[in-house]
Amino acid sequence: MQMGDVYESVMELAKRRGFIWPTAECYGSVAGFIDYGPLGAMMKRRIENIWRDFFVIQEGYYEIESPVIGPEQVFIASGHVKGFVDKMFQCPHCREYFRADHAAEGAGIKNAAHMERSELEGALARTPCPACGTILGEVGIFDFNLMFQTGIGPGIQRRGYLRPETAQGMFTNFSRLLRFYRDRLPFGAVQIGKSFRNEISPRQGVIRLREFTQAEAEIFVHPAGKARHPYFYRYAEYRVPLLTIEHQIENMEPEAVAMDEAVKKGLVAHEYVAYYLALTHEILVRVGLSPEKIRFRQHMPDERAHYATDCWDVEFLSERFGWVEVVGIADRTDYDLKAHASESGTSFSVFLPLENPIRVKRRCLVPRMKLLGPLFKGKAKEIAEKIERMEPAEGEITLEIAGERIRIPPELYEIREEEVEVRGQEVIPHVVEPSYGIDRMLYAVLEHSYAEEVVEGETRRVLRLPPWVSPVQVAVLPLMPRDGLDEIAREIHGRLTLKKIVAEYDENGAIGRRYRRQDEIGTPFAITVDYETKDTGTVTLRERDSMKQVRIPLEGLEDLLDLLIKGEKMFSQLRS
RNA sequence: GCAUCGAUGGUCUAGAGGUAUGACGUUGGCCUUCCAAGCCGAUAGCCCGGGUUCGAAUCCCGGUCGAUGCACCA
Repeated sequence: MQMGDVYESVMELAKRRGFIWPTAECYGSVAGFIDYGPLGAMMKRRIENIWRDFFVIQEGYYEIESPVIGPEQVFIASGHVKGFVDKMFQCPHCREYFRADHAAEGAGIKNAAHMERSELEGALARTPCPACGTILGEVGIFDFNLMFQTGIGPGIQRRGYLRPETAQGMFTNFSRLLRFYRDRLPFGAVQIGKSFRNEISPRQGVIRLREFTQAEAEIFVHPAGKARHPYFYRYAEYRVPLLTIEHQIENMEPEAVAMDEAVKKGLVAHEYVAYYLALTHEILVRVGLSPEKIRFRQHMPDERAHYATDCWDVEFLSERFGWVEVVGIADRTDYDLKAHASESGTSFSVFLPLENPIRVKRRCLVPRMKLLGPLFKGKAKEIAEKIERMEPAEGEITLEIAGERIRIPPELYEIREEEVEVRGQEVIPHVVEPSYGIDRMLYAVLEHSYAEEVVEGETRRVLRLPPWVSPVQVAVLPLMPRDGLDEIAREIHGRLTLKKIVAEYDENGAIGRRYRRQDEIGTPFAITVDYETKDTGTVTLRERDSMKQVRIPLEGLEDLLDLLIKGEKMFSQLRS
C-alpha cells in the first residue's frame, strides 16, 4: 500500500460508508465543518463513552454541560477577547493579508508585537509589502478575533461569543462545583462538547475544524498538593514515550520513561501532570491508536499559552500530516480562577480548615462609634469598615471615601490587642487540564486502523477497530437467504438487539461479499447461519482480523458476544 | 486570503461546442452449501452563478470545495 494515499483512502471510505463527510454538500460545503454520518456518529459516541469511563467513572470527576454561547465577560476574563486576536492588515497593492506584527518584525522593526495599533500602522507605512515589495503606505490594521461573535437577544444586544474551549464552563461554575464537592480539594469536573474557532484558513480536512468537539477535564488542586497525586501508584511504573524540551533541542527520538522516574528526574513538573500523561496514553491505546505512533511532546517555553506553566502535547503520527496534536495537558495554575475572581468580583477560593485551629494574637483598630457616628453621619459606617481593615498604626489616619480625603484623629478609635482563632486559610486552587480533541482522535483511530491486504488476489480493505469502538458490533448472515436460514438469522439478530448489541442483518449477495462489506466498516464479528445450524443448533462465528471461524452453540450466544465486544474474552480462546 | 492545478453517477474513470464511456458499487431476479464467482434487468452523473453562442458539461469570468506553495494555526 502506498502510505501517502492513506488519507485519501480513509476519507473516501469514510464518505462512502457513512463515517464523515463534508457539511451541506448540496450547497458546495464549507471549509472547516464536517458532518458525522450514521457510523461516524456512533463511533464518536463510543469514543466519548470510553473517555467517560476513564474520567467520570475511574477518576470520579462528574460531567457538566454548559452553553456553547457565553456572555462577553466570560471571555474578557479568560483573555480570549484580547488575546485570541491577530492584528492583521491587507496590502493595498497586491491584496495579500498579513499579520501586522510579523510583517513589521520581518522588516526589521523591533518590538512590533507590543506596539499600539497607530504606532504599528505608522511603522508599516514605510516598509515594503512582504509579498509584492511595494512600499505599503497607508494600511488599516484590524483585529481578527478567532472567536465567532453573536448577539444575545433583540434590541440593544448583549454581545456573546461561541466558546473557543469548553474549559471556561468549568471555571465559571467553580463555586457551585466546590459546594457540590463539599468544599474539599482536589476535585474535578469534565465536559464534552462543541467548541468553535473561526480559523482564517482551515486546511487538512478533519484536523483543523471551525467547529469541533472537545473533551476537557479541569482538576482543581491545592497549589502545594500538586507534587502528590493520591492515586499516583496506579501509573508510577507506566511507561510513556516522552519528547522533552531537551530531546527537541538535541533533536533526539522520544524515550519511554516510567512516570515515577519522569517526576523524579524533573522531566515532568509534578505527579499530577505525570498521572494524566499516563492516563491519556491508556485512553488513546484503548480507543485504537497505534502505541508506536503516539508521543508526548513538551511545549518549548516560548510555545506555551498565556496561562500555562508545564504543558505537553500528545501527538499521533499521521501518514499525511506528520505529528498532530490530539491532546494537550497543561498546568494552568490559578490563572483562570484569579481572572474570573477579578472580573466578576466574586470569590474563587476554597476555605481549607486547619486540623487544629491556631490562636494568634494580633492588634487591631476598633472605631469608637459613639464619636464617629455624630461626626460623620451617613459616611460613618463606611469609615468604620475601612478602619477595621487597616494595619494598626499610631496617630492620625487619612482615608479616602468617594474621592474625599478624611482625617481621623486617634481619639476616634482605639487599638485593641485580641486573640483570634485561625480556623483555616483561603486558597485559590491550581488547575490541571487534560484537553482532548475528539474529532482528531476519531480520525487518528480511522487512519491507524485502516489496512489493505491482498487475499487470494483481491484487495481486502479492513478497519481494524477495537471491538468496543466499532460502530456495528456484529453482522448476522444467513449463508443462503432461504430454506429457513434467513428466519433463524433474523431471530438471532433480534436476540442480540435485546442485549443492546448493535447488529446488522444482511442476506444480500454472496457470503464472501457480505464479509467484505463488514470488514470495511470494521465490524469485528460475524455470525453465519448455515445448514448445520438446523441440525446442531450451532452457528459459525467469524473474527474480522484473522478471518477465522469457530462453531459455537446458539445457547448463550448473546453473552459470549457481549464478552467479546467488551474485550473481556478473546476470540483466540474459543474452540469449536 | 494570494498563487498554481483540479472538480464527470455513491466510488474510480473515458470523452467532448450538439447533454456522456466503461468499471466497481447498490438494487430486483436466477444461480450459488463460507470469504468481493456467474447470468439477466434496474439505478443514478458533467460543482454553483454569470457571460459568449442558435446551442455550454465543454470556451471566458466570478464563486465554492479540494490538493500544493505562501500566509495563518493562543
